[in-house]
Amino acid sequence: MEQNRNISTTFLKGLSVLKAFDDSQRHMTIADLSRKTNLDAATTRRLLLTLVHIGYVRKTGRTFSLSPLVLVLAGSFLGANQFGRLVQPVLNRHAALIGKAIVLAIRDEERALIVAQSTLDTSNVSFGFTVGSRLPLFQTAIGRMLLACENPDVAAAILASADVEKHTPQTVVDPDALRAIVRTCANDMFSVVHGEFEAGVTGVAVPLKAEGDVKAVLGISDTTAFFESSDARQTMIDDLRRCALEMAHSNLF
Amino acid sequence: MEQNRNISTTFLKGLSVLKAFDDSQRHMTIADLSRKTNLDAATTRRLLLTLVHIGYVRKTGRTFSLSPLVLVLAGSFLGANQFGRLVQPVLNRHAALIGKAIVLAIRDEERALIVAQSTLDTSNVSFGFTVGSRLPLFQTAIGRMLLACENPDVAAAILASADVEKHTPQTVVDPDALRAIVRTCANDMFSVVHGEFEAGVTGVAVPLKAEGDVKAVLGISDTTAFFESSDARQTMIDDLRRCALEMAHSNLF
DNA sequence: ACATATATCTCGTATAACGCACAAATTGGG
DNA sequence: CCCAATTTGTGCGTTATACGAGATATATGT
Repeated sequence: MEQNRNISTTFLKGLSVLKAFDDSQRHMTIADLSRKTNLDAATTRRLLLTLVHIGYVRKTGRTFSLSPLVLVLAGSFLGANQFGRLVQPVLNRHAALIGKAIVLAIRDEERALIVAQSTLDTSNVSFGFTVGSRLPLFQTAIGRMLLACENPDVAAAILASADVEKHTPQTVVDPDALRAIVRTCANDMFSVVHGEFEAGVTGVAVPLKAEGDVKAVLGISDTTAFFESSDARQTMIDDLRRCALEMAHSNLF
Repeated sequence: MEQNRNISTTFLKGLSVLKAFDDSQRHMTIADLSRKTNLDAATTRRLLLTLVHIGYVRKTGRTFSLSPLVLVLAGSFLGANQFGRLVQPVLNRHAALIGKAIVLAIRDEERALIVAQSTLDTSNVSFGFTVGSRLPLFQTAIGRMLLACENPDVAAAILASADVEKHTPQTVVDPDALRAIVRTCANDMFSVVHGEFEAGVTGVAVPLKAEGDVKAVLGISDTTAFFESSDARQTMIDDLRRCALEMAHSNLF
């Protein structure tokens, strides 16, 4: 086993256990996690107990679940970057201007992860997507925009490995067609998807000009009816782009 | 070194490196982190490179900083628990009722970490504290309430080890006095602090009935003038308690 | 009740993490 | 510009530690 001496395999395994917790199941047994991480049960157990020991994971009976304490890891990032001061207000202000909830998402493996969201009582409460939601990459506007932001080869690899689920009758499942769509998104620098994830719901997304390696996008959704006129669509895209531009100055991403 | 065979020291060290990033410095060198974690520079370097390898940390030149990707760890928790559906709306609704921004905080070592916040355009934007902010435990209402929620011995240990900073002329620094105050908070099940962290600002906090081991509190702040009348104060406390009660049903904490 | 799956524990072994020590590189002050 | 001081990278021998197999105990389910 040729192994890079500069990388700690045990640490990697531990983090993979921590990341194995996701929305699919809140409570998992050692056996569950062992399967999910492809680690020996004994190893999984040791790493889990370690996580319990520092409080990131809690053990209730024979199942393990994430403790709210994991939020401190994110808190370090949010606090250090003054997320609440640099990102949230911008999101809120632009959301107020266009009267729609705006979400900020990054890619986590094969999902789009919403990491921030404008919160205004004015906007009729969004479409059930909130911070922490993991949306599919292929059937949503933000997902496709995220794909379009990646290196073509990376995007291709993801597209090749992932299984495309047919959420609605309109869902595009043909890999070639999807590839073409993503290419178009990359060219247009925006993405519009009509009811391929939830029927009757349209999403719009634009990329965030990123300095770093982590790509991020902004998105909104509303009924497909709302986006019918290409004028409305263009207005939304322009607004999102202004928001993105403003946010880029804080270059956190 | 007698070591628990069920706990992975390497994993612990790795996590301590990840947690060593906080708001004090965004960018840190190997030497910085090595000092902060009391680990050998070589070890620190290996663990850092591991973190870079999976993208949680980015290396720019000779300094390391957190990547937005760490948000996925929190995302797992938020998503799995439907935080956005169960917590945020409750927070927002009650904030609208009382016309003040409400924050939700947990304890992270010797700080109070704000993990959620109501966001309403109506409430004049809070006092600069946002999600990710780490406030001191001893000089803030939420901090003292968090201390009061802990086992007395835990609280005592924290109080003994921490250095109490005199932020304002009114800051209580005497350990005995602080101990007494925390005891009172524990009895009253609420905490009010007048201008001990920022002059002229008063904070109010109540505990969240927690099933689990992680304690959480709700808090609001406004000018000291606003809380002058004990009527106003009591109203706020009652409102916060209702919010806490409602939130307890989701028993995430 | 049995059969299957899961969890826990012990322990010998291999190896991966460790930290020293040296070299190379970078920094900062005069 | 140079020199001292600090920091970073690398090699390597040592040892502690993570590992997984196997045995036991516990739980689950039919």
